[in-house]
Amino acid sequence: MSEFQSVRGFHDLFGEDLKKFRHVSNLIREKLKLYNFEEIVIPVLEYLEVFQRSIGEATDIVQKEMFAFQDRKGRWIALRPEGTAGVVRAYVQNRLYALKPYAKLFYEGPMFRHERPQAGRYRQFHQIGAEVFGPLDPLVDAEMIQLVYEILSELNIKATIEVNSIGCKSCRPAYREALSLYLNALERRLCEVCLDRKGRNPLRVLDCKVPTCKEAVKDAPKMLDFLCKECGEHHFKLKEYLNTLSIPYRENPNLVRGLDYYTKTVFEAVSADMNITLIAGGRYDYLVEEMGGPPTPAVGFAVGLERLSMLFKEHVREEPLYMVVPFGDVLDYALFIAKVLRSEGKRVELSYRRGSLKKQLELANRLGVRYAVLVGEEEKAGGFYTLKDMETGEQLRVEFSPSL
RNA sequence: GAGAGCGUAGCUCAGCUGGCAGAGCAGUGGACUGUGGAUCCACGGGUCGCGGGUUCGACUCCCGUCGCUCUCCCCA
Repeated sequence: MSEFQSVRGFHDLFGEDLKKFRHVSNLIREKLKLYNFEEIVIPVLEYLEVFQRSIGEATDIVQKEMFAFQDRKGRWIALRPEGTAGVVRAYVQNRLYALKPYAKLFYEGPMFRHERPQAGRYRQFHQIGAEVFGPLDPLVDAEMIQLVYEILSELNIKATIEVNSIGCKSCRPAYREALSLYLNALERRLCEVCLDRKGRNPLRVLDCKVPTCKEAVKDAPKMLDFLCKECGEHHFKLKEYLNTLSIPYRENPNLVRGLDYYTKTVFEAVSADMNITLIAGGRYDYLVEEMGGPPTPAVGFAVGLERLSMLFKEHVREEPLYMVVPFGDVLDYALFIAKVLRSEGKRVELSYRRGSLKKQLELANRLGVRYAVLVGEEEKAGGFYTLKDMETGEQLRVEFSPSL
């Protein structure tokens, strides 16, 4: 073991893993551009209040998972545990609502949560997130879910999309009340954590994984039965749109998110192979206003890049690699050939090893070279190079104009 | 926050009820200075995670510690 080690939960990303990561990231970014999202780059650090206000003081993320510390003037700063809070802060601070009738933004970058690392979970991990500010139309919710669906299909990752509505300011209180009553009645059957959650945020009891809780909650009142007219219609139309788009989804009345800002639509894409959420999001119609902006409904989602990369099993194809193999006193000519090939847009490695052609071809093989460009005395004298296809073994004499 | 497993060569791992530290792959060199991918030969490489204890003797047993992995919780 080396003397110095990266911080627990913080990993180096390179090689094949990185190739996959970039592939996944690029695919999502391209997809977002097709839907006309514009990128926003926001800081990794925010004042702690930004997260406390938006994510919610009582949430696990804020209570125990943040990397927070004081700066030299004693102000509390935190590494962002998610992206929405910062985007909303930026949206309000820069008055982006004044630029266009609505805004579609996406971000990408590292997030930090002080959790116990495990498969697909790191203390520094990466998300791409998308947010739409302005429209209240369920069409937008549907499009967000469509995006999620297309991302997963194109990466060939099997997942179930779950959808629910958790209501709004006018209908959720009544439901909360009803749920509390119900939970109080069966207190003894709940796990310890849920007994605690029951008072603070009874909705979270619904997605507790403890079997007895699951059982206890089976006949609990459903939010869907309490939705006000507006929320009910919103939810109904969303499902209609999803059907129109032929997007398979599962309605999960117990789907609740761990962040406080959600309203109406919430959704999650859960891996079919592992018990982890890959992409999650929902509507948050009050958050912009709570952060000091004008009343602005919004929807968003976030993609866990490591999680998707981990489940992405296909081989990432690369540009074929050329290696210029000089042998004999021809280094000047080899440099020249490499320059020519690169000017043609090819990915070129100039062999850094001297020695027999045999040795060099061995090296080329080890480096995964697709085409060896053989350059010897003959080639130099004749003004050509010999192109060897390392897969088929075929060789080709290539002349080129000496105009360069 | 709760629980389990694992730390031996660059990598994957073997090493029994304590007794000289091992293999495969990778690396380097070589009959071969114009032809590679599983031909052959040789070579290098180790604080057995770290600290303590038991013992004549510890990679092996015990305690502690650090790290990694995994499960639950939570979450992307």
